[in-house]
Amino acid sequence: MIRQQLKDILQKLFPEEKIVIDYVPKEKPGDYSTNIAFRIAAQKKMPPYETAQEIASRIHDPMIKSISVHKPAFINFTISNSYMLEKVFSEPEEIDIGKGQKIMIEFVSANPTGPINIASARAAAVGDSLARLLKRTGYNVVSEYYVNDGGRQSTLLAQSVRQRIRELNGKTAEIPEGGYHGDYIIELAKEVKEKGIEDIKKIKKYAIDYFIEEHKRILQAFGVEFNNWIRESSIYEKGYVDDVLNLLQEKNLTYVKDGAVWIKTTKFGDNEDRVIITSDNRHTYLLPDIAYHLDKMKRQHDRLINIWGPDHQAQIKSLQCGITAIGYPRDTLEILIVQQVHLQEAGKLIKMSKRAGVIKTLKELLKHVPKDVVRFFLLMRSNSQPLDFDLDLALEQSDENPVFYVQYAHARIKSIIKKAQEQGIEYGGSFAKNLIKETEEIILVKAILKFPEVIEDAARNFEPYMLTYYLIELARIFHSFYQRLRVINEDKELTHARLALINKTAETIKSGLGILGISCPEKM
RNA sequence: GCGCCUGUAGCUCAACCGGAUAGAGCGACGGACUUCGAAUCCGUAGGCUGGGGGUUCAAAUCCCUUCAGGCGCGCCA
Repeated sequence: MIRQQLKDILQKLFPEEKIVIDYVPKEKPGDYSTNIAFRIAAQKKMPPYETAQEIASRIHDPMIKSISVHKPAFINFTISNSYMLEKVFSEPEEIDIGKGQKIMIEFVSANPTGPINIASARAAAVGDSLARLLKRTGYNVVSEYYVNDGGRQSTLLAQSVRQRIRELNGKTAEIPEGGYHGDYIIELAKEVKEKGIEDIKKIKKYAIDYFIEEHKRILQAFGVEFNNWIRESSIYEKGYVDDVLNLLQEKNLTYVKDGAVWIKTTKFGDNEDRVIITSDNRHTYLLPDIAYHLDKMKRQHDRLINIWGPDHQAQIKSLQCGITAIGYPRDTLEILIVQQVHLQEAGKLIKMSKRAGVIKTLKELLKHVPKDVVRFFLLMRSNSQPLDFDLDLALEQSDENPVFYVQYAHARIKSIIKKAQEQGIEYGGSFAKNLIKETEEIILVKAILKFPEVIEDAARNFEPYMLTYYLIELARIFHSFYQRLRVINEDKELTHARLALINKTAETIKSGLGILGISCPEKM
């Protein structure tokens, strides 16, 4: 990466300093810039501009065509075209920021009590892309889905199903307080009734298995597959819940109050202590959750990432304090909050509520909108940003839809290459790189070279949307190039060079879309 | 009351650890297909970055304050 190379050069001059390399704003001379002169000038109480000039005069490298100093004290680097061309046509470089670290990313983990909703779909898109992104940047990635099959929710589910069976038998259904009302429960009840299952425990097991299978199927259709599906019950079976409890007691980190057992999370920075065993002797979610993370850590992961919805925000601290309490470093676990999704149709918001039974599920959405479009749309915002999913725009198969815009650029390139081949134009192998010198060509070259840098930024920030934005930009640059310059032209050598350039563009788009989990058709 | 997120062009959003004249898309207006895919491109208009203070050579970005919206805050998960 050019950015990294510049960084290294400056780092040698200023070993103590943190080097920052920025892109130069449009219309400004140069490609990259650094603010190092500001810092040095401030430290040595020297005039900034002169300091910048002095520093600039000390930098020499073959890849740098020229260095200029601007206004307060920016140092701008212009990279030589020949260097960029050499670079852009060489093998794509490996990016290794993970250094083989084993990282687990847990996401979706929707309760097996109903279909996957659109909020979870966003988590699925983000988590899956993040997994691909981290793999690409040198991490050893494991993806995991945690199935909450313990707890009270699953009992309520079983009871709700049983009531629906009563209803099917001509009696009135009395859905329990906090139970599940959705129509999907009726479908499930029909199945359970047909199988003649009556025992409540068996209904529960059947219902949970039913939803797990359902989730697996629908996520697969969405292009998301997990390495592991871990059930809460398996954590109990391994005895980890008891282990955690014992460990906490040994460390004197629990106490009894009002008949309940509390964990002293305040010792680790929580706002208040938390209950882990209720006065009627049930575990709260926190205890098995800590145990589950103990399990994750026992499996030798260097880092853990969880992707949660905003409604779980309050639990972050408790869980982090909890795993600190059992002796793991605090920064082992990072929890990313992915904000909610609002479904929009004809400018109107559609409210989602599981309880009321009017859910917009991923399954329903995929019936109307292609997988690629759904994924792309869900990856267009930073995690912390709430997202409006515009159904009308998503259904639009034309100019407004950014997915097609990007895919179209790729298809267009493939079409040109095909055309060239039909005309018997050979390309591949060596060619005169220096024929590429038009403004639009160079802009395209720079955009392609930026790709690994974007990958790095996206991976470091855990933000796949950065890549989404980049791909739109790259497509735009290509379309613009296409409009101005002909790839297939009278000049055989130039045609050869341009074919190689657009082919590189297509490879980059394909690679980027691949990380987003979006297909990249050759024709559309 | 407390915690987290958000407030940028008419709309939806960018702006990487604080950097240069705050950028795109949509919408509006005006142009470009005898030629490699017009699902495209080019141009014009549109901004006191919610308000007010502060820190800094430099603030949309950091701090304080205020206003507005969203989501949480259980011996539920």
